Amino acid sequence: MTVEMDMTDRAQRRQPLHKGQQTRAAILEAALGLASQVGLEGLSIGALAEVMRMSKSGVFAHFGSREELQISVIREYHEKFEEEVFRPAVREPRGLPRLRALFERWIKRVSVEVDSGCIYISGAVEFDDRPGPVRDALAVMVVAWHSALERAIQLAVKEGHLVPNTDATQMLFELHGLILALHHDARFLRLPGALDRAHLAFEHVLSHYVTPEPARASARRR
Amino acid sequence: MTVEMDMTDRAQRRQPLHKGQQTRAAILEAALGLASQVGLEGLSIGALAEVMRMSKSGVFAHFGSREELQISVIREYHEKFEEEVFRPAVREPRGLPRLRALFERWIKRVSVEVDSGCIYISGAVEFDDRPGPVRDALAVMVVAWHSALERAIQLAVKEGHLVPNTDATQMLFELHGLILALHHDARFLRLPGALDRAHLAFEHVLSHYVTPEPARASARRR
DNA sequence: TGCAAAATAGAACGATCGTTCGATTAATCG
DNA sequence: CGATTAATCGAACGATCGTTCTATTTTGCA
Repeated sequence: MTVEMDMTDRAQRRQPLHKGQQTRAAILEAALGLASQVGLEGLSIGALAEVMRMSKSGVFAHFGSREELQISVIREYHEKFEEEVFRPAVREPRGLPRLRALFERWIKRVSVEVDSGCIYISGAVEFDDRPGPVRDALAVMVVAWHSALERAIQLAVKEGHLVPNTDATQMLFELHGLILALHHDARFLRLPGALDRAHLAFEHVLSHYVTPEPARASARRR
Repeated sequence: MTVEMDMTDRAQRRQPLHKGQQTRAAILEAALGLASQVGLEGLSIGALAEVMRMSKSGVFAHFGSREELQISVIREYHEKFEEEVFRPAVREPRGLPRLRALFERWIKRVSVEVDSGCIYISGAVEFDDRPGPVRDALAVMVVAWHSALERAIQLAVKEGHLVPNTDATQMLFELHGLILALHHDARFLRLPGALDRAHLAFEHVLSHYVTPEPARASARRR
């Protein structure tokens, strides 16, 4: 089987680049899809091996423990999330446009994507009463994403797009709630209008914080 | 919000009222607390038997299957939820006061109560990709609760407390989101300020829909 | 090409799961 | 009280779980 590994991978990991690395990546991909359906707790090595058409021990050897597998899945999801929602949105001009892009992509990711089932959301519920390394890893990723959003909000304040006394944490709380409600209505209740409701709710939240058009002209440019 | 049991229960099962009924209730109580921690999927008969200091088969006999146990737990939670948040709030005068009471109690229930861990929320995540009778039972309870809230909103419109063109479903979506965000921040991230944020967010959502004070005087009283 | 190392397979382990069954204890009622 | 029925137990089942071990195959490099 012809296998061209990409340059970046070859560069960051030192020499070895043994074949295992790429089957590990394939396993992780499958694990991500599987965890999206049955949750991180429902993810089993046996089922994963069956999907990969490998032996349990073959899969197991790549991670050393189930916990490590779960944590690897979380990290994998984080990278995908970063690449698909954060990085494209951050190319938008800072302020309101970037904030809009951020949430537009977040909304899409949570509701419509095929492989969806947000691990941040399901994981938060699964591990809210279960201390340990998995919960810790999950929490780290979630607060990293939240602080990225908070920074985007603060940037929009600095740009004069949002009122100066905006409480970024509070605004994030309200926007996050809308994502969770979307996830609930679209994925659990399967309500068809959920996506539109999320968009409308986003505008409602925004209207609490945006500076009125006349005032925005006189806002200081950084 | 319907599903009144109690009388009906005693009526449909003929006379017996044997002792089993009350240990069954005790088991259900324990199961509810256990499921609040580990989720409906994490709930196991073995663990439940250990808590009850009974044999597995002794516990099992009361339900006949794990699925039936899970469904019973859902119904039990529903009754408790109805009794602790819905019924007291519905004694408030209809309109804004009742709506406030409804959410005040909901917020408390989700964040601070000792045995908490809302089964509606965790269950929705656990079963969003898992069809079957458990998911169905859960969905029935959730939409029952949501429509009760929606009716309360519509009543507030009729009372003139909310603007006539209020989209009750949309407003519920936004209020529900705030509950979910509270659950996330308080239970998973353990953020101390989450409760205050929820209250503030509630006021923000409300401000989109309340009729301004001067206009309210001329609103028709039913 | 040949050899060392890495990757995978296969079998087995103890544990726990839901469930079944027959025996035994406890509760109900005539 | 005695008889009947309900409630509970204890053991066992097959399945699946994560994990460990030892072969065996596959790969990468000299």
